[in-house]
Amino acid sequence: MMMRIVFMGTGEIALPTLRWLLDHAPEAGGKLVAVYTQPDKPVGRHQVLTPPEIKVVAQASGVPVYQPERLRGDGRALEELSALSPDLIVVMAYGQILPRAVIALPTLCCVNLHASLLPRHRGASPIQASVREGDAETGITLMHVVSRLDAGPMILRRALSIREDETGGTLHDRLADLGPEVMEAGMQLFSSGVPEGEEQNEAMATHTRKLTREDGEIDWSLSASLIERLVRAYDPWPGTMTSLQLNGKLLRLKIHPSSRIIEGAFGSAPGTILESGPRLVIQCGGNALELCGDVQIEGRRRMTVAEFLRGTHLPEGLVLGRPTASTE
RNA sequence: CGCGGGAUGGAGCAGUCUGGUAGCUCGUCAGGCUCAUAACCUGAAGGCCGUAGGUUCAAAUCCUACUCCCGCAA
Repeated sequence: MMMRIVFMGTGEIALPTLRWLLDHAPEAGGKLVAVYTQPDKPVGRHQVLTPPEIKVVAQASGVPVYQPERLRGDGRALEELSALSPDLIVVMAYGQILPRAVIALPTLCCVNLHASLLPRHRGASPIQASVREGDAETGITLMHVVSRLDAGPMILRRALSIREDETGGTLHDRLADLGPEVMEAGMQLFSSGVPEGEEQNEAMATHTRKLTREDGEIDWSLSASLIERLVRAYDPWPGTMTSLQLNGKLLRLKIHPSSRIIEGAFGSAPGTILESGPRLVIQCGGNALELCGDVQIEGRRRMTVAEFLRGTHLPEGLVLGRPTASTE
């Protein structure tokens, strides 16, 4: 008797796991009967209605796709899901909080793959958080879904060490590739019933909220080491940026990895440009930071610091950041 | 048609409002200086100013359309 599996996911991090289920679920005693993903959304510069990649992949394999706006409180959507009579629901980066009725629906269980080593970094941005906090390692946790977010008993975990030059993007991809391994190990357990999970240590739990563009605004009064990690953690999303007062215009400047900490007390106001050629060095709250990666002024192409400085004369002593923080 | 910025020698930019020798910082090439150098000095090459029309005695500059790039927004 094949386990009937329903997969719920939206984020690209779920793609390898979805592909594994499409290709290997039968060998593991299961059958993917449906995929749930968020509705198509207008995306990009022209606001073109675009389906999540998850949907495209699922449909290409002939698996039915469901895209309810909100599962919570939508009676018809719940009936639809119920009619699929799932034995197992697998959730990964779906983007919706599941109502109790859904959690209780499968005959076996409802599980979630989360991109951290729980109970650390529960919530919406665990990958960025682990780089930002300077964690030595992170991973994927497979756990039971409970009504409290990411708080369910843990079934199994796989760890990855975080590299020196890790960015949110590279870590995202490495964690995504870890998904199938976790899924495969999980399927082994499910084949012999509902695996018992290890309760999370609530005292150790930390939470990460969904990030917005504003989170990428650099506060130059923070330490150089924290800003260095922020630049890596928030690449490519939400990105890090600062403001630049130049020729009477306030410009946005995006900062891409990487950067290097310059030790020493320079004593200038945070955000002050200490050197603007050939290096670009900015005063932080403690120490200073040399920007080594690409930068991008609004409306312009992304370019190296050297290219940027050639065309834009940046006076040393100029202070980056919101003009409200003026020290004059 | 969601809002906005941009396209100028190989790179990054100024010049566009107020039409009238194509400019800056680099790079490249040649020569010089130096024990030496990504340093410095001298010189040179390299541009149908995104494309197509229009206005004008005259268009990088004004008008129209189009193409491509980017920021916001998601």
